Amino acid sequence: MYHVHQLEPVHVLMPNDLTAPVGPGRPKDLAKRQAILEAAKQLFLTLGYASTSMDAVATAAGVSKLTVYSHFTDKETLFTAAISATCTAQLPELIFELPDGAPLEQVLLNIGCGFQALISSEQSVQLTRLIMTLGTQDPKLSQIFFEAGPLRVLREMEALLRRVDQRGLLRIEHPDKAAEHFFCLLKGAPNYRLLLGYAPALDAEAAQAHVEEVVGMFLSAYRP
Amino acid sequence: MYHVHQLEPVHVLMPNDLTAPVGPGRPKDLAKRQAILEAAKQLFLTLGYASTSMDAVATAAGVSKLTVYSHFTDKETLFTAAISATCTAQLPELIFELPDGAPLEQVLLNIGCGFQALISSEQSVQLTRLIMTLGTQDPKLSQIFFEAGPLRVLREMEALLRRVDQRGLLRIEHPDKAAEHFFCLLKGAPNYRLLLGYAPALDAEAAQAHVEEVVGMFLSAYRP
DNA sequence: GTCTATATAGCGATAGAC
DNA sequence: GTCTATCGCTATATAGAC
Repeated sequence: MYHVHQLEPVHVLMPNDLTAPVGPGRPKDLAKRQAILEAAKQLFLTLGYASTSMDAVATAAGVSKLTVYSHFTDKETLFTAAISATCTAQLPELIFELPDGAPLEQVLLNIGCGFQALISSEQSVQLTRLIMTLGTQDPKLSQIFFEAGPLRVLREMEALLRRVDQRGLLRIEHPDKAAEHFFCLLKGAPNYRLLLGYAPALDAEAAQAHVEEVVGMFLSAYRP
Repeated sequence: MYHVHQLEPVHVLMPNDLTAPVGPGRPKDLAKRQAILEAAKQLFLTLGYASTSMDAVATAAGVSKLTVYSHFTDKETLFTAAISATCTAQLPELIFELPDGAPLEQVLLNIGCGFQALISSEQSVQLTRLIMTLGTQDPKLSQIFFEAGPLRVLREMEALLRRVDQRGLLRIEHPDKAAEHFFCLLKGAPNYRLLLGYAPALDAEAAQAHVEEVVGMFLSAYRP
């Protein structure tokens, strides 16, 4: 069990989000702020940090460069805001419910397929790559990303596996570790190759087979 | 000893390696070439492609910038040479033997510990991050990296697991998939967090526990 | 607050001397 | 072959008009 909850991660970033028309004078144009943020999200994700110029962001957003600087102090601030917004928007809509009648295998297959689709998406891949390269330079980014995405999924799965254990469906001693194993297997070699750029994403058929195989192995390993 | 002979990826890169004092006129200074390559390897790995300037490489290598250009045509060529050299130097010294008397669990633990140490090394992490960011722009890099490192390890493990199955120690229907699962579990959440920059590498004790847990789960899943 | 035009700096690549 | 000095380009950030 690990926590990296130091330093109130959320409050630090709020001023750069869409919620704050603060400060003296006329309130700024929120629509333009939104447009800038959208453009920044797309460009940073596709081109990376260094290759994305403030000019390009301004042009894509349909505003002038100075307007960008007016809303966001500098390039780094804009980048952090864009990444943060992308992370919080990455709401994984996975179902972690365990109905009384539903067979466990089917529940795991559903979760597996949804997760597989999520991590195979272009946006997810790009975001992961970006965090991996820049997380070292700015640990706050890693924290924001991990706690907004992977950590929440892990926690929900952990809770589900605990219920599974309590009902005696499987024998799971450490639900946190088991949850990690499950998603780790789902990512697996295909996702590794995808992130590396060595192979494209699995097609629908292969993805389905992969999920079934992983669920099978997971059940084998934790069968009572 | 391994080879990466598909699509002659090697010959393309040889002129940039240390082996070629070719061409007319006085042979170039190989010591300087080596120094440049060493400096490039270190700087590219730590700073990334964009943030590493040719000036910095020249300074670090103790030569002038034009000497760098003399040995390597341009920045991209130098980068490819540096990454390629790093990949081939990443010799994983893992033992994939299966002595008659040795208990299977011990063999897997040995492989697991070696692999765990390899992927936790600073150089390995940096190299992986770099390939993930630039592999999309230059698929050759991904190919060089993957076939020089991960693929070779996978193949050896696959062969070992096939022997394990033949001896009846485990029931492994698809050794290739099983090998992927094994290393995937070994990497696991800790390595994912390490790559993201969210958490430091496991200490010796935790790493050992992690490997033992993974080996245990692997044996549970494939026990006949 | 927003725009056009510009100052300033850093980097990749090259010309010419030794 | 190697070095010093420089060109050309791009991008961040800012000054002044509306």
